[in-house]
Amino acid sequence: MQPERRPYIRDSEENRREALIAATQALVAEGGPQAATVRAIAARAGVTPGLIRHYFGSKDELTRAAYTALVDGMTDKGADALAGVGADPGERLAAFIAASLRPPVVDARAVGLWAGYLHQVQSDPDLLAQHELSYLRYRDQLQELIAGLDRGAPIPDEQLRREAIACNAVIDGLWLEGSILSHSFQQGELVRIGLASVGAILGVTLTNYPMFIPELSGPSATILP
Amino acid sequence: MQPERRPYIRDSEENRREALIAATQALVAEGGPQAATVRAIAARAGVTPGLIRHYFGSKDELTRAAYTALVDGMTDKGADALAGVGADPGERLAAFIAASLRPPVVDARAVGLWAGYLHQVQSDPDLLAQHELSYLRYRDQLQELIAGLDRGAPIPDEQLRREAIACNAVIDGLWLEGSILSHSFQQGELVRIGLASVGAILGVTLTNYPMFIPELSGPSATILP
DNA sequence: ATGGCTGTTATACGACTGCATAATTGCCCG
DNA sequence: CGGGCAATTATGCAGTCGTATAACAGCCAT
Repeated sequence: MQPERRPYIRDSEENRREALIAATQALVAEGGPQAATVRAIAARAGVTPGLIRHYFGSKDELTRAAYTALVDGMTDKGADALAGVGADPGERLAAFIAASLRPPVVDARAVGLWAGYLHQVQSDPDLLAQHELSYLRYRDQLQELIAGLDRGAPIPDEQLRREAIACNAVIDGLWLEGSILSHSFQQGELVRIGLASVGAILGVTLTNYPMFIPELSGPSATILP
Repeated sequence: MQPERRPYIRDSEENRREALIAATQALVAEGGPQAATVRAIAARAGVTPGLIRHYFGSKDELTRAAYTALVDGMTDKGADALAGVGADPGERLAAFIAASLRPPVVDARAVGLWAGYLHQVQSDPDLLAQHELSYLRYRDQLQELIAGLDRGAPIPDEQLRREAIACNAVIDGLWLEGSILSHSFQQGELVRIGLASVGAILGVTLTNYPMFIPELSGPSATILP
């Protein structure tokens, strides 16, 4: 009675790559880079370790692909938040901020994933360039929304840049601690503080869009697999 | 010609523990948790791996000690920033913020160290409690400084809490991106933006304390070993 | 000076890591 | 319905991980 060879079904290259990337992200998010071993990744993706080499050549390349997928996904979600809202500049800015300050963006696993990649980002010039691109893209979206506001006098570009940096920082900071210490903040508190702070920095009122206070609905989805 | 046994000198328990903790932090900061192996730690501390077990029982315990030392050190530096300044509330707040937004606090290795520990913090309730304590201590310092400002009408406690959360978030966010993408910001830009933003959130002026704009001095020290 | 305590080093072990290569088998095409 | 290619699995290997234990040696007490 020899141990039987594991049965399997063939799948498309796209599916396999996606499954491996998703498994990698999930493991890094939960246990850090050291938890994302080739064996653990393969097990979660439902395959054997050899496939990683087959589709990505090396674990390192899979890691890079997973990071690329991460930053691309984060960019998309910003645009998604603007899809359903109207044309009022203040409302659009408020929607953008609110989307960044509640689940699934605010999520302990998302921060874990981000932190897990930090060292690789710092040591790999290629990944660092991707990070910078992603950061600037997000900030530029923010700056464009800010520029669209009606604030009487026209705003110089240099001031717009500083405002975007500041607003981005508020959102980042709230996202960070809100994700790690989620129990320390009440429902909707992050969104309310974020809208009030950005409004104060820009000299406008953003808190009169009550539709952005999160409703007490059921558990939300996560952006992570 | 047998390989000779390595010569050594005895040292105090305190020195050895400090050296091992410093080596651990340096390695985590530079290469993440996976770089902090017992052999690498011992090599950097100038001893052999056995000493880790001798002084800390296990690598895990050393890791915890290193994290404790980190958060304790970060708490202290906040108070240090307030040591040299006068009694003017606005000046004290500005000094506190400025100290958090320039080296040695703003430093790629510091962020790396912080991120390297994130997963252990999330999975270890003991470390999570330490993180929360440290975060709240910093935020309470901030809130106290804010409460000390002279802003006409008295401020309700609940509003003070929200203001402290928001100001803390700005500082965190600027610290984060300023450390990772230091080349994207000009000298003193972070401090200037931080002071302006916090001032806007609180409705006061903090940018008229020019002594907090970093002078163009030589390379600064780091908080890391 | 010299025993002896203990701080320190040396060595060994099992588990796990990423990777390379060989062996299989599911499935498309004829 | 069966040949054959490629997707997938299985196996093996050298290196490194953390830890346990034994051997050594620096330094204090006498």
